[in-house]
Amino acid sequence: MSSKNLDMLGSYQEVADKLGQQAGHKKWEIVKAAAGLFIRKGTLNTGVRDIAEASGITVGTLYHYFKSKDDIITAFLDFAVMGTNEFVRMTTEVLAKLQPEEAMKRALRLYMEYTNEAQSIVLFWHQETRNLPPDQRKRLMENDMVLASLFEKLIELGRQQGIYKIKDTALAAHSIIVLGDMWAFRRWWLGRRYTSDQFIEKQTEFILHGLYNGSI
Amino acid sequence: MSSKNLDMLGSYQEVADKLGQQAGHKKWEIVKAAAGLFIRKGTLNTGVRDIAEASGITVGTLYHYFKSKDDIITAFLDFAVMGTNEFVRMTTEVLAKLQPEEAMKRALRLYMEYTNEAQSIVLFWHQETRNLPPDQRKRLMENDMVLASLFEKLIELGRQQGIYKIKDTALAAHSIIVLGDMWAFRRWWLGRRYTSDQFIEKQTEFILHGLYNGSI
Amino acid sequence: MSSKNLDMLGSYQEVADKLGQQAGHKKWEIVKAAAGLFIRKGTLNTGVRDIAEASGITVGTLYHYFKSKDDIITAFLDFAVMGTNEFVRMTTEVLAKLQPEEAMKRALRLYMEYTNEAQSIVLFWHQETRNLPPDQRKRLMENDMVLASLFEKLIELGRQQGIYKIKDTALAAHSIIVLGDMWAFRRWWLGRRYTSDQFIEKQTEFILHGLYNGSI
Amino acid sequence: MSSKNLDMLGSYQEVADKLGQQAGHKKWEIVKAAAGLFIRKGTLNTGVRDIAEASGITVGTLYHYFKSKDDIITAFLDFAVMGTNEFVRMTTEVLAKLQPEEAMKRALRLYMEYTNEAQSIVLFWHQETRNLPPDQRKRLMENDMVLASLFEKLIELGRQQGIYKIKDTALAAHSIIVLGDMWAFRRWWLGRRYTSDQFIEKQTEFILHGLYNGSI
DNA sequence: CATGAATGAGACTTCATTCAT
DNA sequence: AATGAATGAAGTCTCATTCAT
Repeated sequence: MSSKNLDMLGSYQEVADKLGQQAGHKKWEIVKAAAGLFIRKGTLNTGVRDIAEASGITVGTLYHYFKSKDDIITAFLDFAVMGTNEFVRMTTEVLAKLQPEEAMKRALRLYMEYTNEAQSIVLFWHQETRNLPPDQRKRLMENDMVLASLFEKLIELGRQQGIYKIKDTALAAHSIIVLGDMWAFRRWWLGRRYTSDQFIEKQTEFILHGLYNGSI
Repeated sequence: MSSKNLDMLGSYQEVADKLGQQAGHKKWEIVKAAAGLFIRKGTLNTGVRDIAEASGITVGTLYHYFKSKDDIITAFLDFAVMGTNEFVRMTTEVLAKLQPEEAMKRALRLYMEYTNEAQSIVLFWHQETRNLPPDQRKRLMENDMVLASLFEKLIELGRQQGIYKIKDTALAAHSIIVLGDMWAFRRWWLGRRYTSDQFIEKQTEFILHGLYNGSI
Repeated sequence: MSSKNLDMLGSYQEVADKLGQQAGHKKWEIVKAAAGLFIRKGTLNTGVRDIAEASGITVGTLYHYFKSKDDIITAFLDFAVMGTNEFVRMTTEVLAKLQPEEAMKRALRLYMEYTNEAQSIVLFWHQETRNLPPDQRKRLMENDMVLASLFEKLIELGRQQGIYKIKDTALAAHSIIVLGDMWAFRRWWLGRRYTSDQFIEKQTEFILHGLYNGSI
Repeated sequence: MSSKNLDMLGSYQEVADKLGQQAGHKKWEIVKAAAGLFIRKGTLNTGVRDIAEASGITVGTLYHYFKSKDDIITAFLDFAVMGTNEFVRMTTEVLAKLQPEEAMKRALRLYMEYTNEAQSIVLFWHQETRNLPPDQRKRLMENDMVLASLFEKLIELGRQQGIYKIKDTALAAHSIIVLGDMWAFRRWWLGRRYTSDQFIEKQTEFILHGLYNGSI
């Protein structure tokens, strides 16, 4: 499970380098190790000692790269935010040329695939928000709003062309996100019954029908 | 907000007595106080000292009633589970006499009202599961399955009468739960835009249309 | 050496009770132990573990009584300040009935005796000021000004009666304090050559002659 | 303020070379940087990292020049001691040709000017002694005795010529030093009210009158 | 029943020092 | 010479739990 998350994070390697010049790689290693622990045990149950051990260094060294535990969490969140922004950017680009209906199907698939990869972030979002300092929490909320507005625009587009009857596009957008996210936070049940593809297909249909006819 | 949660818990007073003979009431007071803190700050950030203070007693006394902090959490979960069971029992009873479509509408409203009241439990479920020992975690999962099967049965009923086309009733049931729960865990956004009633109405419609037509 | 300091502190026992009702005594024990260490090794070189050990308790218990190391230092300073205030109050009272010259002699003796007893505080003042947070530092400075104004008033009195020619009474007052304090901070040399009484007598004479004739 | 101290140290450049052949200069730079920090924050609050940074090098390099933090402190003390010795040598030379009274006035002025420049050392002496290992502490004490004996000789001279009545020349010498040093360690109050010159003039008069008449 | 003092393991963090490059 | 990554001991503080009163 956690390996997947880390792979996903790994794909933003280029972005990782922004953490620092040469130090980037090592900081990255640490964040990856920390991410794995954060997801498995939560930030509160993960000690800096655990992170150091998982990174193959000692606590002293850890503090050579990060000046506090919060700093590590922040770095982890940086990737969450970067990841989402990247996802939105890429998705927007892809969808530009498609018809509304096709675009929505495509977006749903992309988002669920993203959710599949970025489970760690989704779970973090659902489970750790409360334990974060307010400014970090705000970052995550804003991050979520960026996602929501992506879907809202797509719905709005379809509605203008008379494809969807749904009126409250904002709420629908949020519902869509939640229905995608559940792949991450209900994995304990879904994972035993569906492949990722199956889930995507079924969920897409459920959502589309909700959109087609919802008249409120 | 949290007072509502506690009121909800309060309605299961009769069940509280099972905790002990005379001690029941006091234990109950403590659990109520603890619940409020758990929801606001999480179990990890809530100290036994906080709980004692919120209960108007001292740590020493607290340990007369509960033999550990985990014990308090367990007691809290007892109520979560009892609450859900009670909800399912009552709902089942109410729905018995209704037509499938009406029953579903009713069930959705009841569930969302329950979610509204029992936010604490929903949030706990979404956020704290990971911090619990495996056996406790399992209890919560089972609890969730009980809810899911309630909805699954309702869907199945409608499908047999040709009302719903949706095929995967289990997944649909889980989706419904998630769409209800989001009232609790996305309150930060929903709370500013919708009343509880508005949310219920809109969400019901979205769900029903998903069910009507979903053909997978 | 340090036993003397603590005895001196001990004489303000009654004041110690203000620290708390029943807890007062224990807090007092801890502050006494801490004071001994602070004087011998400085606040920075004194660990909370050292204080706990010297108090015959464990660190956990220490933090039951004080919420931080700074808190202990503050409590210690409380006594410094109380001690000085008490000294000023008592001295003022005693001097009220005396002629200026006699009053000054008396005040000098009292102050040096006080310095003798309260070495710990004098040393603390001279050596640790820099390591204290600004507000604490300010308290000590104000404390020192209280002492200075005591002497300044006495000088002023004598000057009005034509006994002293010295003009800058404020500077003279500060010089007097320093000449008394040196008994504490140059003890390493003075202690080997003078008894407390000898020092007081000699220093009094030196000071008085400075006052009689200083015309600037 | 601290720049002055360092300038003062800087004037003993020739002495610095004794530290090492080629390395002398660099070591000197480091000690100067360290001195500034020691004075401002104390030795305990100054990290080797701070020293390195203030010297424009890195920790690793620092340890090429000094084998420990204590080593740097020792080097700093070397300058304190050298400075005092230099001061005593120069002063003795200057005074040789003057009459006792004039010599004393001159010595007082020179000492206070020196104190003004070498605040760092004075403060160090008053505040950090305790944190030093015994042998270093002893060096500083001896240093102080050298100063004291300078003044003692001057007093003795005046006494022999019947100018001063004071009997305890040693104590008087120490008092003089303290009255000069207070310019450094009570700067927080004196600095706001007097210029260096004003202080020197007033203090000289106060001291002289103490010497003229003190009969003990 | 109730108290709150006492405990000690463990959390986060700092820092002087070493060493491979 | 110079670097800075690495170390680990030690420091301050928290907290669930126990126990004598």
